[in-house]
Amino acid sequence: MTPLDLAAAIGAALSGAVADGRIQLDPAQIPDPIHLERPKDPKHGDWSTNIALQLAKKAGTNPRQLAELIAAALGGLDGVKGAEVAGPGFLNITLDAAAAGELARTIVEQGHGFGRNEDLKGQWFNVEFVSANPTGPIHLGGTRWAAVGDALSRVLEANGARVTREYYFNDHGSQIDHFAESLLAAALGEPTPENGYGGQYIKEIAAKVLEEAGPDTLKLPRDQAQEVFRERGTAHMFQEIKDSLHEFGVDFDVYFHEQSLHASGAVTKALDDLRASGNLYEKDGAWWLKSTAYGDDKDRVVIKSDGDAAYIAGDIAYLRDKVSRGATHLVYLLGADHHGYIARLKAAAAALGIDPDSVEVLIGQLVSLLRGGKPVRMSKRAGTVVTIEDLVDAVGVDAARYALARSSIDQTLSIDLDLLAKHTNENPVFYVQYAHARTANVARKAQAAGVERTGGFDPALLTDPREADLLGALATYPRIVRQAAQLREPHRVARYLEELAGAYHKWYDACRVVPLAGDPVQDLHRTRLWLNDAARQVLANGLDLLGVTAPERM
RNA sequence: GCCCCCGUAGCUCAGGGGAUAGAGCACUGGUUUCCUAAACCAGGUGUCGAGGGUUCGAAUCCCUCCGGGGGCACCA
Repeated sequence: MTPLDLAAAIGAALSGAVADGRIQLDPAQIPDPIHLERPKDPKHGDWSTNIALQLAKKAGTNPRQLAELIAAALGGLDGVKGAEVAGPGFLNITLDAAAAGELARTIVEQGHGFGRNEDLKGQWFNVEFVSANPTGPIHLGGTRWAAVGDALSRVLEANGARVTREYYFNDHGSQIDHFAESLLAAALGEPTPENGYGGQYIKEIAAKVLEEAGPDTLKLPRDQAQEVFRERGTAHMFQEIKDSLHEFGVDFDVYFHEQSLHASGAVTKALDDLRASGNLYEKDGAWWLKSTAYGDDKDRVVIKSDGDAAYIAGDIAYLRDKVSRGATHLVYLLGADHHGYIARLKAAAAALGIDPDSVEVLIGQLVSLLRGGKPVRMSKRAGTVVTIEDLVDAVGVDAARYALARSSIDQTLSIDLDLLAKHTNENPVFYVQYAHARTANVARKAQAAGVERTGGFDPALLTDPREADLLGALATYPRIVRQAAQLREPHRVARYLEELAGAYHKWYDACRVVPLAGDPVQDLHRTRLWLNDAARQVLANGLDLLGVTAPERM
């Protein structure tokens, strides 16, 4: 009897009561599935629901009566030990140990598939994240989106969605020109130009370009030399970014170059079509998108008066490109400094005839940096930028990804470098990983002691309160996977894992899998091994959704 | 002026209308002849920023205000 079975039974009880007229209710108002939760207080049973409180008014009855009606229907069910009405109309349900323990077998048998579902089958998510300008290494903020975006992608996939992870290189426009100027200046030993980029990496890339292209490059006319540095320099920067993301365990399916949209004529075509459909107009020598017609607070320039395409022109063509490749959901992870972008992006989609609701912009708050408890201003000029490599060097990939993915993106995140560099267990990732390593160790010891899963699985033996808690935590996992996808909040997986790890550690302390020396191996030990392995499976499944390794030993 | 996010324990943060608001860290004490002590057990702290409203019930939803952060380009 899983919580889902129980929810279905409650739903059936309500439908039955509607069918034979005991309550008056539109069947569509019965939620599916019925929401069940693990009560904090064990006195309130294994599972609890407030469904009677929610539906009583609509059903023209009072909550306690409605709860009693459901309780009566559940009472006779196989696996249900008791159903009690409490307080204003809560329904508290207690399961037989055997019925609850059956879950351990289910999890072990389903393995990697446990918790996964097909809710989003047929939906194709294009998830664009990081997309940092290729003018420098990825900084702390971009690293957060790398961790969160990849976790979100994994969560969506676990719900049956098809996902394309996408990185948009803004390799067109003035920022890249400044980048090229900066490289050339560095090669010539000149100071960093105004609006340019400084820092050691500029010198390194400039040196590489010079080595490849030869010293004669510097004798070329300035604009030609700059072109060499632009082309070769951005290529190096792309590679560095891809490499550092790969080191971080994030590999994009598509690295998209803005330049390609201009080169292929896609931008021109999109703008022509918008002009033809009456969505563009000319004013002050520039061309404007009538984005106010689609909810934006002002119209946007798409072709500047100097004839160059504005940034949004690329975005417009890019939206269309994503849709043409099959995506049904266009998800963007952007930093809070881009929030003004939502309205214009949706307006652009609408003008193109793309459903604006398919454009989902997730705005994440910025990462602030502390050192020894004091705020640090990150500044490229001052050389205090913290890059993805700096973070990985300081704490390792697992701790970095976990720390960045465990908070809601609505929350500004403070990272204290000194604290993380200490390698203490202040980072909860160790708590979760240690739980997994323990399960692996228990399995090894069990095997050595002759405890095997084959034969002797008797869930009725799982009577310790710690076993009920652990089973309850395990049973929650599929709902967390759903919720994380629906709300686009992968951090819920991390928080769940911390709870599960806690339940496992407590169980481990109270319930031995391996018999004490001299004691015989009994069915209790065999059955607990199933539970141990179930916990191991769910810890591994959850860590996988976060892109964090599940170590066998620590 | 307008828009977005936040305000919960000493710190970092969870809590998508429910029962006594939680975790980790930090602090104090305890637990190992036996599956990993990166663990477990015990000890305690909250005007959930403030004030109104909706509700049987609000940290959660709505409004106002206060405080902090981030935006509001013919930059990308």
